[in-house]
Amino acid sequence: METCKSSRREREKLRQRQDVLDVALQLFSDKGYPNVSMHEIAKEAEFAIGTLYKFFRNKEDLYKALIMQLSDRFYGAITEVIESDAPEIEKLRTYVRVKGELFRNNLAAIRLYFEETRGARFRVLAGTEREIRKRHQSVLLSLAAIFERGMNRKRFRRIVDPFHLALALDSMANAFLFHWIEDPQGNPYPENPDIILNILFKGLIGP
Amino acid sequence: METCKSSRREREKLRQRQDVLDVALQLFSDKGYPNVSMHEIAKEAEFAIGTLYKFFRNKEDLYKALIMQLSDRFYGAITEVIESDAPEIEKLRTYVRVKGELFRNNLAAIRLYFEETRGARFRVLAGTEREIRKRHQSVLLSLAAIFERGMNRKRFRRIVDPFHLALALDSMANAFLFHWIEDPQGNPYPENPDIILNILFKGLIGP
Amino acid sequence: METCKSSRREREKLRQRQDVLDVALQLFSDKGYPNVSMHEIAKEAEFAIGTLYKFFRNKEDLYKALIMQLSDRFYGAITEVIESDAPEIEKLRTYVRVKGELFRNNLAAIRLYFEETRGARFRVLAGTEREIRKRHQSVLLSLAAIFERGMNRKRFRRIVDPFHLALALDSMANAFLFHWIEDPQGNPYPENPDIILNILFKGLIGP
Amino acid sequence: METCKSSRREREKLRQRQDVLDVALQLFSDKGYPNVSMHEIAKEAEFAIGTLYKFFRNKEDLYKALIMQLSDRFYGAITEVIESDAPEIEKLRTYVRVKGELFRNNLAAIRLYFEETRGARFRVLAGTEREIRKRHQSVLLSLAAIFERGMNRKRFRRIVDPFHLALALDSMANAFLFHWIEDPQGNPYPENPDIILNILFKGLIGP
DNA sequence: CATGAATGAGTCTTCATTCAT
DNA sequence: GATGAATGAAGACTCATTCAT
Repeated sequence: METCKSSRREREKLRQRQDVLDVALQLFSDKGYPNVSMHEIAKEAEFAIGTLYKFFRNKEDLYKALIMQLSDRFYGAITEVIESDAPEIEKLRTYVRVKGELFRNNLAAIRLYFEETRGARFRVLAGTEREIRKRHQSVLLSLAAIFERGMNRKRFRRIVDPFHLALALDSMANAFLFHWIEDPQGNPYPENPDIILNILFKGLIGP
Repeated sequence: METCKSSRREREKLRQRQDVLDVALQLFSDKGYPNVSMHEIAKEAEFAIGTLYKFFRNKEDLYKALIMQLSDRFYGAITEVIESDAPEIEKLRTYVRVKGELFRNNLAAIRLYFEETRGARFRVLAGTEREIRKRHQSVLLSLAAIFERGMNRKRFRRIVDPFHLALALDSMANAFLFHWIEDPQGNPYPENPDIILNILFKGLIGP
Repeated sequence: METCKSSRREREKLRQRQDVLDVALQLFSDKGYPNVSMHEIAKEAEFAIGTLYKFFRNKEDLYKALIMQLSDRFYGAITEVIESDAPEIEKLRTYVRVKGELFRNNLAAIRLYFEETRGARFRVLAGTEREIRKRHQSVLLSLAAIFERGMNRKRFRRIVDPFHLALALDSMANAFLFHWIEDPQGNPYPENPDIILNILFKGLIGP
Repeated sequence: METCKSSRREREKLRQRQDVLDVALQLFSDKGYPNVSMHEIAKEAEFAIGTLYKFFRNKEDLYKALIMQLSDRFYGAITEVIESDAPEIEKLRTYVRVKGELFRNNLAAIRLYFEETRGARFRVLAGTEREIRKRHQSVLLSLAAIFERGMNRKRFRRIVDPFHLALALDSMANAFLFHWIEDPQGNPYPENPDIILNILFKGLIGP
């Protein structure tokens, strides 16, 4: 009974913490980290300001927790794809498709996440930033390994450095997705991952 | 004489304004927009705080002016390349090379610029943002036109939508350059633009 | 049986209340009243925060109770000495000795007590302060009476107003003790009460 | 002219700073350091809150500056007396009289000062506290030297350790003055310094 | 009856902006 | 026209206290 009670409490607390994170995600994504006050988050999440500080030591902490949670989610989904034992081409196709789905289903999160990843959020993310870069690097290396294996198995022509291919694939996927966000009609990416892969797979010049 | 005097005044004033912008660029890039105070800019630029407000209506205004000036510089250089009448392949190669040079020679500006362009500095840039996106879109369209013409002239195989190729080229250039910033040894891009073009030009699969 | 049970409860409750006071004394003395939170006291005393508010209406109340308890203890010990029927000189000597022992054995309490008595802890002690001053005054009057009686019995020369002597003795004892706290080597007071009495008893000038 | 202007500015600023210190002294003395907000000081001194932070880096800084200023004033006046070349007895008499005048003319300051000196103001005064104790110790040593010299010159009987006499004199003066503050009628000290000296000078027992 | 999660008033502090000199 | 002292709104965070469980 004790356990049950404490467990319910625990679950309840986690749920509330998540509520705060959800609200914070939306606000940070809409208005930017410095333009959102703790009071605003508290009000929107329907908690007293003091309660926020039960969940997170300070504003920065809340932000870091949010970013790391998003990173966990994205990195987890991507890693799952990459580590499957599908054939190389299939893996790449799935990678692009899953990435597209992540974008479509987590728009606010994506905006915030890339603001953090690309545009240096200064002083806010010491520590977290390193971890995120490490994960991104690890994804790139995994992609490079896929290309490498594909080359070894004569599935791909060994034309370019595999790591460069990884970098190219990743950046193209991002760019197509950002473009799709701005102009969903003009860019059918998330529906059709092959658009991106075609660019990589078929050479432009001859034969 | 009046004109001459006022003109000298005018020039003087513009020079001072530019001094402020230069200082602001460095500070914003180093510490991030919200972490730089108007006092800090004034002190670093050796102006009285009040004088800053003669040049710019407020902090946001100064920021927008800075971003637009950077955009002018980059957009100008890129446009020049694109609108030359060199052969298509040469144009693309020059585009990639010039972009690389812009990165190498304007690191602070680039960091700030991309923080703004990608990681949306929210609410800060209403208005300016639209103009910048328009310019970016225009560059993409020009690139697409180059691909299109190249296809018409049978220089390129008509495999992918030209606009998608433009998007791909642009994003790959950015990604390689960012990667080069983080790890200058591991990525020879700005020295050798062909790395990027190769990915696009030679197909991976196929004879 | 009811009485017995309720009495046990009562005793238990008093013991717990005392536990809280003991913890509070240590914390207040170590860190100062405003730097100790009710949560800290509760945690240290191993009670729920709500339970504290069963014992004391609020933080100020707890503080007042603590100060009054210390006052009771000190005042009680001092009064006992003063009201004994020893000879005057012996009484004064015992007074000084007992005061020294109180200091030595209740350092934390003494620090807190004097912070309150001398350096007025403003607004915190309305009401309590009056009572404490009354007690202090009463001790001074008793000491004065001892001097007075000593004079009547020709044990002391009637040179100075007895109340002034009381004031002098009390303040000297305090000063020597505070000095001893700061520099236990340089001041042998608590070991040797006569140091203080000598100053009072033997004149510097003459006969 | 430049110099004149800047000097006037300088003087003006110092006067304003002093205004703030005066207001702060009164408020801190009346209500205690933690019970006075920066807003309250600002309002009372008729400055905007931001202006306070031009004069003092933070609340603690303002407090330290205040305490040190008081210390300077008191310590200066006392030192002047002690270092004069009057006869020993005269010096001691002047010391007691000047101390009395300081109390009478600086009641608020005295309350605050002793709150700081005696009742440990925790964490607020790191650094400043050491300096103040040093000064107090130096005064005691000077007084002890006066007693010592008086003994050498056979003005005083060598009955007690001179430093102990210094401690005694200082503490008695404080005690009489505090008593006078509480009950100005019952204690004529500041009018008649000899009351205190008599206790020290004429032995109670003897001749 | 004990508990401790939740509350929110109140604190210190920063900094964009103004305006008298 | 330049200056920089003065302003005060707004934000992060603490902690005494309450009350539903």
